[in-house]
Amino acid sequence: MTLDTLDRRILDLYQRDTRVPSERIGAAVGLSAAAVQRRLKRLREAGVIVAETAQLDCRALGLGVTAIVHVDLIDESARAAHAFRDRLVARSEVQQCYGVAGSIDYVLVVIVPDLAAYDAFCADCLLHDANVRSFTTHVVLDAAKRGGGLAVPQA
Amino acid sequence: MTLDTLDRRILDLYQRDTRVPSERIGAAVGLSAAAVQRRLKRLREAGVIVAETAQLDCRALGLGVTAIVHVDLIDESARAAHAFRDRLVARSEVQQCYGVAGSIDYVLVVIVPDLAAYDAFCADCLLHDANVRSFTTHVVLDAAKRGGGLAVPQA
DNA sequence: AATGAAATTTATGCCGG
DNA sequence: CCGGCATAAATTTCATT
Repeated sequence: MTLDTLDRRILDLYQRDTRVPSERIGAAVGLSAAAVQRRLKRLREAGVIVAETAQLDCRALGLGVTAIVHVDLIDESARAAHAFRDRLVARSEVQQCYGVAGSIDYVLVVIVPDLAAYDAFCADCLLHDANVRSFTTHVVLDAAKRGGGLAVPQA
Repeated sequence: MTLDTLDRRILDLYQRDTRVPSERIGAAVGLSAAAVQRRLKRLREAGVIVAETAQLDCRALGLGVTAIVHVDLIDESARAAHAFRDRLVARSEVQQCYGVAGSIDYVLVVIVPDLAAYDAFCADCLLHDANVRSFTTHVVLDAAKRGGGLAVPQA
């Protein structure tokens, strides 16, 4: 799918706040509300818009601990790595999961109520896994930016 | 602010897809559509719902490179760390920024069109900064989960 | 504090250009 | 592919319990 400049400008506005009316977006980009909606629909169907979600305040929900976890695997073959990944992605505590190049194999963002829950998560998913060589935990002290929008290239 | 079981169940549904009608949420939790909306409004005003955003497909936008960057600072004092953090958070390439405990000081998720843009970002924000002792880049090969919802505790 | 209905706003579908 | 209008749906407000 090809995105024109209008699509990009719409996305740039829309991604930050999905509640802004199409009419306002249209006014900003020089299009009618109907045209904006047509494009948003197309962008959803094409998978450019992956999801429309709400970002919640972890603290208010009693999710007091965020940890960034580095995992080093023993067997890094595709089969073994995918098995590991699929198990982690299925866990609700794992908010993000990235397979990376370099000295480590996976980076996770884990969000849990407290350290006891984090401990339980590690026991379940990491300590218990024969393919995990080692892992390192970095407890987040200051979540300065949790899910900023993307820098939509206007080119 | 205090969240009851109904609030938590509403949030659990709503955070994954903000486009599901309040009537359907109400049917799921045993409330009228109006009651669901009143609660959502309260949750927004209280800051429990931080933002309502769209998740976009990086590839489709031409954002082909995601990197996880570890930064080690020289001066970790609050003043110096905040200065560093504030500068980074203001950059649109920095999608996430966490101050962490442990052997490193900050973890960033940086999303850019290509490696040239990543190089430019590093030059601007990291190499150029006298307070950055060192940094390590982990290029993401497989973004298995980019922004999963939270595991809303139903307690 | 929730419900139901009315009023407003927002989104969707269709048609002519 | 756009704009405008008609229709439908969703959200907000208000009165009531």
